Amino acid sequence: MAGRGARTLACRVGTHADARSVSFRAATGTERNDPMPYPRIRIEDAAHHTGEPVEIAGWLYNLRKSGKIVFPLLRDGTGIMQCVAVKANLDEALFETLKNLTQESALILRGKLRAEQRAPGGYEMDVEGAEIVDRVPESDPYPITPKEHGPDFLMDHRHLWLRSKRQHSVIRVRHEVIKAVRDYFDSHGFTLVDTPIFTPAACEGTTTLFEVNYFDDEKVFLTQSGQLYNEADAMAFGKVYCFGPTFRAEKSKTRRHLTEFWMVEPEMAYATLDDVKQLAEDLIVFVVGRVLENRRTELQALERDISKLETVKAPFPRMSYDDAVKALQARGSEIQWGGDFGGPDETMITEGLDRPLLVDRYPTQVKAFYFEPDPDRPELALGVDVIAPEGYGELIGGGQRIHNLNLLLKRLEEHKLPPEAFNWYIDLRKYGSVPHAGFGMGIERFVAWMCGLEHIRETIPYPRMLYRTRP
RNA sequence: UCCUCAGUAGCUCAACGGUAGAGCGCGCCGCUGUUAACGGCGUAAUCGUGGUUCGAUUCCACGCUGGGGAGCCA
Repeated sequence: MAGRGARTLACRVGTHADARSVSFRAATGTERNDPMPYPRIRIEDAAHHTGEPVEIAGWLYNLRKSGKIVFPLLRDGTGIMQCVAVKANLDEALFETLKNLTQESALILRGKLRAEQRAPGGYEMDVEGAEIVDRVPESDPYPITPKEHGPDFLMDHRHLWLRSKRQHSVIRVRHEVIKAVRDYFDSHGFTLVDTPIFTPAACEGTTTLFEVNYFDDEKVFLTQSGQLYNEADAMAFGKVYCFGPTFRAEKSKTRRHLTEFWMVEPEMAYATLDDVKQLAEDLIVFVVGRVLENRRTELQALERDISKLETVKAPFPRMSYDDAVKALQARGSEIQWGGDFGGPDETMITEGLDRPLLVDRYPTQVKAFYFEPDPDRPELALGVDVIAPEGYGELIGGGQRIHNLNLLLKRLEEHKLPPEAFNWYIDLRKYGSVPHAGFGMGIERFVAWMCGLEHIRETIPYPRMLYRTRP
């Protein structure tokens, strides 16, 4: 066990030059005294090392062979490198070892890099040496073959599926989206103030919550939104955001739902609905731009139609709820004024659009208790939804919050919410209350839209859904 | 919770109520430029419980497991 752990560690630290000889010994189990003729590189940096002898540590993605020449495809987490091993140039034992490698075996290959048009990534390594770190046995081969598999099988093997090119690309896009979101807020005067995951009561009353035993007698719930805390934090810091996991115990069973997902929620003091609309548009344009700038390779691997993202520029079209209902009815929807949009409605309303749509001023009855009413038409809430094009649905939901004490108390009563549970929230309306606004953006839906995925389950490393909590 | 579709080899799929097939994987062999390489040979299977029938992978009922959708939402 100790030896195995050491090996793993050695591979991880192997990119540091000083750790080279240590990692080499650890990886091979043999002593070597020669200096380091093959510095280790990452495949994504191959272009900077053409003509140089290098070493790549990774896993066997696939192996093609033809008699006295074999093509191991080596995967290192940053890309895939086609390598070439020619029998005449290698000692026989090594050639035989390479020829009989099994899929996903861990190995280190050494040789010279060369630009090569025939190779998938544009570069190729002429193999001069190899170290097998861990060979997968034929008796228990790697289950995910380069052919087709069904969703159930793949989800059962999610821990291995992440190694495949497609999943790898999706997760890297996810990383880019998250980083871009954080960069945006960090550079626009927002302070990160995270909100609790264990919460004493429902934030919004209606939605189903996951209940957790909290020591002996107390029940707590997993958060479904950080918003109420965000409002307190905005009064302390001006502009804040929280970013964390969110839990919904709804038995939703669609391609747009997870029971555990990640949400970013900004909140601003001294802000109105218009400020939030502006912020939402700015944020989306920025994040899409970052993905296009830094993750083009991944989008191409996913066969995403990039032109559909390149049109995402300000300004976004805007529409009132009133007009949206009329437009939907004109297109044949069953929707009545006063109802919320269904999935098909969201798709229909954005049809023909090349960027997201902002719909604002919804009927109060379909929105949560904390929405500020429109001063001109009190039956409307100052809320806004941002709906993605191409049928990806609601990306953002938010709006302006009630800042008047008496109105808030009235709404709590109307929604049959116990005021004592909201004492701290009510305090915010007593001590320097100001107009404030914010929204929540679902990261997975955003990533699904970026990647052009059918189902949201591929956008999170380990999805939690109605019928799936493993692996 | 409701509607709908599907469960056959390790994987992806075939098979009129009448002898369960193929591709991939895996094993052996061949091949010095392969691109989910290719060619040859071999390996391995009907979700569960009842029912209809001379005979059920096929038809029926229930159960289990999953896919898609509705409601709700991000």
